Amino acid sequence: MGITKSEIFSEEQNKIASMAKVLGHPARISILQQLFESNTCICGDLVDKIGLAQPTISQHLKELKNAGLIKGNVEGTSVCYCIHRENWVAMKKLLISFLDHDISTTSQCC
Amino acid sequence: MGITKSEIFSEEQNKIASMAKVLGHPARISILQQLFESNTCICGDLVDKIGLAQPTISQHLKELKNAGLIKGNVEGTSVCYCIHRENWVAMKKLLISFLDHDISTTSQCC
DNA sequence: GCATTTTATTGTAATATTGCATTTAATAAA
DNA sequence: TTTATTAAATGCAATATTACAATAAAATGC
Repeated sequence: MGITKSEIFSEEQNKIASMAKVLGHPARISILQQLFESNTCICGDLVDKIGLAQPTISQHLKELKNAGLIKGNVEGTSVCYCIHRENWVAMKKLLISFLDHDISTTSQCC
Repeated sequence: MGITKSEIFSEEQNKIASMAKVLGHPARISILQQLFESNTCICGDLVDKIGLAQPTISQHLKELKNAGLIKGNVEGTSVCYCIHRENWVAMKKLLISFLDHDISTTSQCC
C-alpha cells in the first residue's frame, strides 16, 4: 500500500533503511558532494549547478535536513548549508557497520 | 512527477543513489542480514522470519536480485538465495568511497 | 515605506513503491 | 497422473516520491 510496515522491524533496521533511503536520490548525492567539495557552504548556487528547479532543490535540502545530515544557516537573504558533522559520522558508522559484514565465511549456495 | 531526472546526473551519482535506494527499505535490510547470519542460504524461511506476505518478500528479493546484490538458486521446489559476493564488495566500495569524504577540512557555516 | 533577492511553502500532476489476494508455474511426492 | 509444496507473476488499492508553477515569507537596499 505504499506504506512501510516499520513496526515489524528493529530500530536498527529502520534506521539503516531510512538513512539509505535519504541517500537514494542522485540530486541528494550531488548536493552532498557539492557541500563536501565547496569551501563556501553553497546555498542557491545548487539550483544553478544542478539542473533542477528551485522548489525541487529546496525539497531535497529539507529531506537532508530532516535526516539530520545537513544544517542550514540564514545569512541575509540567502541560506548557507553544510554537512552536520556529528550526524554524518554517526550515519557513516551505522551504514559501514552494516556493509562490512564478513562475507568470506558465509556459505554460497549458488 | 515521481520520476527521477537521472540524465542530469553523473553515472557515479546515479549508481550510488540506486544502490542506496535498494538498501532503503527495512525488509531488504532484514533479508540481507539473514543471508549474512545464516549458514544455510535461506529461502521461504524469510517469509516466516520477517512478518510480510510471500509475494511481498518475493518482490523485495527481486529488487535485490535486480540490483545484483543477491543470487538465487533453485533447489527442488524451493529457492536458495545468497549474497552475490563480487557485487556486494563493489557496492560496498562505491558507497564507502562516498561516505568517507574527509569532513574535517570543510568549513562549517553553521 | 517599496522594490529586489533569495528561499520556503503550497498545490498539483505524474509516476513509483509497498503490500497483499489471487493466480500461475515448477518441482517433488504419492 | 494427481496432489502437495514452494516461489514467481499478476492485478489492484493505498500511499509516497519527484518535479515544478505559483505564491508566500524574510531579509536587504533604496
